Amino acid sequence: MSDISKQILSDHKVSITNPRILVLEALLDSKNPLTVDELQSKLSGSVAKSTLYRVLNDLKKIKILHEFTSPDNSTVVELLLEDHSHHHHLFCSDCGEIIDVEMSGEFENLLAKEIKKIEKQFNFLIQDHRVEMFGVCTDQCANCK
Amino acid sequence: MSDISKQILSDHKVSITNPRILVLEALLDSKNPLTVDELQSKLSGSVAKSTLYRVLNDLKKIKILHEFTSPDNSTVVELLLEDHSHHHHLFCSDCGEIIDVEMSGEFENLLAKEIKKIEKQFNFLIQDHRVEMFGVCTDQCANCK
DNA sequence: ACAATAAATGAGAATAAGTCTCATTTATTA
DNA sequence: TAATAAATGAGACTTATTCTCATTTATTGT
Repeated sequence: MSDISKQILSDHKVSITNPRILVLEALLDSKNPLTVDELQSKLSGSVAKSTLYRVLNDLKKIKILHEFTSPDNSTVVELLLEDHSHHHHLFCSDCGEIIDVEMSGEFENLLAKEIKKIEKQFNFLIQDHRVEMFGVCTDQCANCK
Repeated sequence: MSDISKQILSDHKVSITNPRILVLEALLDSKNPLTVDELQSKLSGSVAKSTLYRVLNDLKKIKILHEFTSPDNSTVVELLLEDHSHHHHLFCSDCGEIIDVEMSGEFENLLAKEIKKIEKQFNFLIQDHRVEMFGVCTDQCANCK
């Protein structure tokens, strides 16, 4: 009960198991998104490979995990919790770091308008969007080790 | 000489070979981005798998091919020619279609400003960006077969 | 708290996208 | 047109992800 991970699982009506708790803890422990490799390292063998992928799929099903692909084709995952608001991503091609970025309300509003136009133009219902930015962090970058 | 594909290759100083011509023709033939699978089908065995991937890498090296990953994790490629201006992508989760979308100048300007702020905030040099939109096309969608 | 039942797990086999190797073919150039 | 370097095809190899199945664990109703 004391545990956030357990709470998350019970909130979403999925059974509370050790692998799920361990994966959630590893994800909760990291401020920024993680590649599956990084996640596997953090878990250091405590969860079988097949189980790790199954748990990630479980978390996707209950809509609290977002999965995407980095520019170097690694699979990246990040938890989407209530307190984690709408954001976008910044990728460093030097150190591989992936950083969560919030854009201004002004920007999101204009994008929303733009999306309405596009919906009409292409007869689409647009449900989600994503802005990705690519570059390199400078020497002083706080995110580089 | 009559061929656009040959012209593209010679413009970029890479040798003119049959597989390269065939791959370029298949890409030129399609208005929207193609998955590697779709591309392979279009080529219907005329180019070996290993050669196809090599040619795609060649085209990436001379910066006329853009590669990205669709929401269902397929690898998608599209030619980036001079007449093909800066654009973004719209993904249909029903039919899998990927559509090129141009956003307004107003939007791109605001995004550029936003990006300058982010560069300062994170000590980054941002070289590129991408907007992806996800949704479903309606019955009348001209892009659905 | 406990037994019955359903669900989840681990280990490793299977699959598939992409890369690599190497002998042969093709393009370039002088 | 011959010599040389580059590109190709075929299939072996690698590696991320999924699948299978026997075993373990969580849930639930009593």
